[in-house]
Amino acid sequence: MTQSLNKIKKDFTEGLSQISRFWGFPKGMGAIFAVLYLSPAALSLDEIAEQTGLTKGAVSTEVRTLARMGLVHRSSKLGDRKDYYTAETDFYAAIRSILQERQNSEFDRAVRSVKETLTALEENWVEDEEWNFVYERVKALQEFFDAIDSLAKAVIRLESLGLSNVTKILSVLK
Amino acid sequence: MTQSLNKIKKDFTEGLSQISRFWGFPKGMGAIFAVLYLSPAALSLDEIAEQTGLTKGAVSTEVRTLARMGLVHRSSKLGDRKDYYTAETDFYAAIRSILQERQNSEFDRAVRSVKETLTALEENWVEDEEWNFVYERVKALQEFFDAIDSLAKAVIRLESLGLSNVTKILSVLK
DNA sequence: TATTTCATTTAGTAATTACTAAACAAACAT
DNA sequence: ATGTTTGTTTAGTAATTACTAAATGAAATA
Repeated sequence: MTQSLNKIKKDFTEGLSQISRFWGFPKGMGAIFAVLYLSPAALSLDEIAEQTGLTKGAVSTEVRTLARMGLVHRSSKLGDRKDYYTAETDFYAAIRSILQERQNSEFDRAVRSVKETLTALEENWVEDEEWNFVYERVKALQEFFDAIDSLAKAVIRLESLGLSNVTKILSVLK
Repeated sequence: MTQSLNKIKKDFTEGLSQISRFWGFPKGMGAIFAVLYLSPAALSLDEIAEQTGLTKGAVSTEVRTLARMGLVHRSSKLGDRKDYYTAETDFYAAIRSILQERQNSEFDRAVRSVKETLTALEENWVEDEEWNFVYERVKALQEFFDAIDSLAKAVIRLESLGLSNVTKILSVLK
């Protein structure tokens, strides 16, 4: 069975779309990244729109959030007022970038609310079995989030979470 | 400012709901977990429904997927035909469980499709600059997924991703 | 200044996802 | 059996999210 390169590219794009959806991102986002990732040349908004089947408007907004995540980069050629986009190929860099993005996100706000619960509890202390129970539980959760947080921060600090680092981690976890 | 324990619990539940949403889960799921997590006693479906404001039907289905993820546990008291649910308090165990769940998930299917793209490319080899380019890129992505995968598998194998392991990892990444 | 060429925003629609209410099924008690 | 008490499924609705088409804005050129 022989397939054209275009068909293969399309399947690949499909696959990335699903992965994108799985992580809670719009599937269009995965498609955009896939198209850029497989393109040797930087692409303009319209080219991306054409190749993904999305509207220019949709591509405009989604490519922006991709850029914020560090998964694509915007560039411009002189004497040409279109913007051009390329895919980040260093995925480890992308992960760091995403983690960083999440620092100031809705997620962090929510995590902070757990800490607030904790102080609210302390300010309303009562000698009470239920109080104790709730306090211990909330505290445990907060500590867990802290552990996650320091892990994330450590990853952010790495210049490269290259294969070498991954294998290092694996050996520790052995 | 003094607040009742109930108000505090409610705020906490709210917070977990948002975290749940952030990770792409229904917010009701976070609420259910929160209620169970703060309850000293195991709760029945109806009790959960009442405390979260959801319907019994909704709780029934969501609590089931929570159980599949290992975040809650179902138990039953003899002489009582209700089911009772408790929250998993070992979050590291829960993480492992979730990772395991994901192994056979939609995500894995999608990741496999990347591998398939690769073999499709190999079966359709042409001496061609574009072919080469696409091949290299897809291969790089596939290797990245493999790295992630082995990390996940390593975590699954751990009996406990306790603080000690986390600090170990942190020291390696230093 | 008017025109062209692009990107962004907006207002509305389509598609998806979370949820409800009610029917159903299973297990038990009488 | 018959009625109760529970959990599950289903069919439909509400809410959310992804997207489109068209208007707007901005920057450059003529």
